[in-house]
Amino acid sequence: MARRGLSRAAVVQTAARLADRDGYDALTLGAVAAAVGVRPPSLYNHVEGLAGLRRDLALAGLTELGERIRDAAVGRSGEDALLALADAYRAYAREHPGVYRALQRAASPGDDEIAAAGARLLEPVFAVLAGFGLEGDAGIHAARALRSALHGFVELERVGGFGIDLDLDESYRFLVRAVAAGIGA
Amino acid sequence: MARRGLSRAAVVQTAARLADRDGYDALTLGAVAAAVGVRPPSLYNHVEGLAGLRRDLALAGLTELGERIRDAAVGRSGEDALLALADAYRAYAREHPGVYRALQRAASPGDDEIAAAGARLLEPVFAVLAGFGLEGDAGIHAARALRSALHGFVELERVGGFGIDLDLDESYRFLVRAVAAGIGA
DNA sequence: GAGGGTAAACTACGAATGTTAGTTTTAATC
DNA sequence: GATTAAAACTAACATTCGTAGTTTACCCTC
Repeated sequence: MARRGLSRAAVVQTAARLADRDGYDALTLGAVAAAVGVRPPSLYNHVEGLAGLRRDLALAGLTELGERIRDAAVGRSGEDALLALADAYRAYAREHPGVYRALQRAASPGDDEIAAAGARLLEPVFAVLAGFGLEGDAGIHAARALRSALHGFVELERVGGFGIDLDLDESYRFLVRAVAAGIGA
Repeated sequence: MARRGLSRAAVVQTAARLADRDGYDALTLGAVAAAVGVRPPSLYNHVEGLAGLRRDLALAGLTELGERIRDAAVGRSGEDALLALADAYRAYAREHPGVYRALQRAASPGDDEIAAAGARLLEPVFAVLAGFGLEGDAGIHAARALRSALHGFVELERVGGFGIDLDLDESYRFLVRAVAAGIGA
């Protein structure tokens, strides 16, 4: 009955907290509604159903991850920049496993906001790679390689895919250094 | 009423077909039951609910992917073996997107069958890396790096994460060559 | 060949979730 | 103070997973 002063941002923020805490798969409208003190149908006044909430979560995550990466890369270059960028990427995924999973969804064709956030995220990456002399198609191939490596590691770490008991920080550094050396050659 | 002569293998095979065709998220007991000509509760005679079906699907996928990788690596070494192994990995993921996603689930602690299938899959990988002089901890770091790179690329390709229109086969070869060069250095 | 046991199917039901429809209440505006 | 729009509500429905209890078909033994 009473207006709760709810907003889309508040709903998405709560959803992010729940997804990070309980897992992306456990993100339900019922759980979000209970967390913000409202009945599930009321959420439809702010987000477009569960699908819309997931999309909004992806956008928020893409934006924040992009800011983190930009901050990490600023003022650095070469392997130094690559390592800082990679650390920022992995740190975000570890802090926000639920949101990280949300932002991995395919960009719906025609969703300009998502596309723009993705493009902004790539800017500092291309800038760092240009420092390696990689531009044009080579820059794109290199960006794809770097993104694949970082995403693959982070994803496998997230699902517990690394069974053997050997320091993961070292493995990550090994991976990033190998990619840095490989794309330079 | 009448016995359909159903078996676990038949149920899992049908589930694999549906998951590859309609997506892993669309895999429901109702859909599988309809495909094999049975009511949903009857599936419980063969698999342990949806969770059990997913686990069985993961095991089947792990086993088949392991065989593909072993076949690809046999008789090769060095970068040649690495490229063949990588191609087999990506080919399987493209042919069986639903099963590939199923086998990505975290290995439940105590599930020896899953653990064994995972270990078998790693054997040829370690063998190839040993050819690079990478053994012990270095071999593990390298295996993690390789797996991260392949999984990351394949996963991003699967969800349509590569937006730019530039040949993906070339990007994949670039990635594998970069990792091969990087872990050798 | 008859009878019993087991496997495998069924119907019926309940719980969780997402969603829509229609209603009511609050708050802002004229 | 009356009107209107936003935002909440209740009620209801569809889908899906899962369980309980029942029935039927096949196989093995006697």
